[in-house]
Order: sequence, then C-alpha cells, then structure tokens
Amino acid sequence: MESKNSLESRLRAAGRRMTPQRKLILSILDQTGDHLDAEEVYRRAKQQNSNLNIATVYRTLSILKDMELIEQRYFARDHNVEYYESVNKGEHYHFTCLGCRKIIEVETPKIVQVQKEFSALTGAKFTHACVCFEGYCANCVNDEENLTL
Amino acid sequence: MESKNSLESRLRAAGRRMTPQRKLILSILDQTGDHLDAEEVYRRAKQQNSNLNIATVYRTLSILKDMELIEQRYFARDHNVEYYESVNKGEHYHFTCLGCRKIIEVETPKIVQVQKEFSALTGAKFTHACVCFEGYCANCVNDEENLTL
DNA sequence: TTGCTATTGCGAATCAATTGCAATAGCTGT
DNA sequence: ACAGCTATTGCAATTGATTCGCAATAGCAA
Ligand SMILES: [Mn+2]
Ligand SMILES: [Mn+2]
Ligand SMILES: [Zn+2]
Ligand SMILES: [Zn+2]
Repeated sequence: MESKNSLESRLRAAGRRMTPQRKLILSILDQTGDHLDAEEVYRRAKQQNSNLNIATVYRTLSILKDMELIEQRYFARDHNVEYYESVNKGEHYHFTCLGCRKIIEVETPKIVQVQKEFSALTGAKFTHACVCFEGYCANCVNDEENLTL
Repeated sequence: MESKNSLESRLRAAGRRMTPQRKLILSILDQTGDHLDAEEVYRRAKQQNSNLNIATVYRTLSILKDMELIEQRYFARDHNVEYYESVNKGEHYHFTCLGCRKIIEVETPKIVQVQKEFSALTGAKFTHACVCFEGYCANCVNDEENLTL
C-alpha cells in the first residue's frame, strides 16, 4: 500500500503522528472522484468510526491540505463552503451548473499561461490560483432560457 | 450626473426605491479605485451619514451586485471576506501578495478564451468566473525566499 | 513499559453575513 | 400638499461553517 506508507512517512517528516482518523479521512478522498465538503467527509468517515468528531475532520483536512495531499476548492459564486479532492487528479478547474448543481471539470493550459506571462512581466511568483466558473450546462441552458421569459 | 440618473432609473425598473443610503454606498465604490469590504464601505459611508447601519450596507451591496453596478470579489486563498469594486473598471483579475498584502490587477484575454472554448466544446453557458491568484510580488519574492531557509 | 507530547472529542467561541420586526420614508395617485 | 401603500431602514438577534481551549487519550521513541 504505497499511499499509506507515503502518508505515514510524510506525517513523520513533519513531526506528526499517524492516526486512524487521518488514514480514514485521506482514504475517503483518495477513493472518491467527488468533491466533498467537511460535513460530507464527516458523514462518510463516521460510518467507519462512529466516535469521530467533526473538529477532527476539519483539523485533518487542514493538515492534509498543508501537506499537499488534497486540494481545497471553492465552487459557485458564493464561497460559503470549502470542498476537497485528492491531488492525484492533476491540474484542473471547475464549472458549476446553477441548474443541476453538477460540477464539471475543465482542463486547460491557459490559466498556467496567464501566471507565466504575469510572472515574466512583473517578477511575481505564484503560489496558488483559485479559479471557478459558474453558468448552465448544456442540459440546463434551455430551462434557464425559459425561466427568464 | 449621468450615474445618478442611471442608478435611479435602474432601481425603478426593478421596482426598488432610490434612497440616500444607496446613492452614498454606490458613490463610494465609484469614486475609489480600491477594493473595499462591507466593513470599510460602512466606515467610509458612516462619515457622511452617521445613522447608517451595517445591515443596510450589506443589503445595498447585495442589490448593487445583482444590478451589476458593482462586482463582488474574493481575494487570497481563504475567502473569508467579500470585497467590492465598481464595474466601471472593466474585465480584470487579481493577484494578492502574501508578503505585503498588495492587490495587483491582472489583465488578460485568456480567461474569456477558456470560457469560449469550453462553451464551444460542451454547450455550456457562462454567467460568472471567479479568478484569484496568490503569491509574492516582485518586491516580496526575495524576503520570502529568505524566510524559507 | 514508560514518558513525552501530539492528537482527539467535546463544548464553547468566532465572525462575516443574514434575518425578523416595528418604525420610517419613497413614491404614486389624488 | 396629502394620503396610502409598501419598500427600506435601524436594531438586535441569529446563522452556520469553521476554529479554539482544554482535559483525556493515544502515538511513538527510548
Ligand atoms: Mn476537481
Ligand atoms: Mn479590481
Ligand atoms: Zn446543469
Ligand atoms: Zn508584496
């Protein structure tokens, strides 16, 4: 189990401890292809460890994010809730459909290009980009047009 | 005063009323080139109307945003606070320096290109994009490298 | 096993933003 | 100018995701 060892050694390297809670929470995000908020991670994890507390979920998500094992995202226009996904999936961005709430992943090199251009121009160094799109997916475009009549 | 009439007629068209509070709050955002959060808008507006309440500021910002007279933004990685700016400035994006907290505006056609490509590919329709970059500006890059030693 | 301390569960706290409500003030029509 | 309707305001209380303090617990190195 490569990811378990990787997790353990990376935790150790940061002076942290391996706990069943951390293993569990990372495994949930590694296995699902979805984007989960803390509440949903908690719901799923609790099925396997009924003693788990949501504060532990928040603390663990924060650590896994710092260790760059998971990515934190915002979706939709009002960023009230934080979502998480495994980093395994590589660089991509997100489109949220206001009709069906589906999240579609967008792959493009153009965002990185923007960063490179701006770096070259100003000397700035990028550490993070938050990009999220909102609109109506192909299935929902028509419904939306009817609504605005 | 073109913008005042524009505001008044646009409010009327939406079945809303013109109030001194709304005039004041929009004028603050129209005059400054800055990005202000509700608290700062409130602080500035209160100097001209000491009776003003912050709930009114929040409500007004929300309405002006819906009417597309101002833009709501998030900055930095943790989107705790919402900032606002006038729409007059046209399409642009933002880079936040983690060193000096300066916000640098980024102009590029590439974000719109991403949207067009994705629309052509999938048939989706975009209504909004939230793009924010984070890193270190040219002045702060060196300091940051020294810190990580 | 023991001892050190990182981590957990739990409840309370945060804090930007929202909401319910009674009083007020725009606006329309007279 | 006035009356009546109702959108808007000020105020106080609430929300809700996230964070924090703390005592009990559990990793892990020796
Ligand atoms: Mn994704
Ligand atoms: Mn701007
Ligand atoms: Zn849809
Ligand atoms: Zn800087």
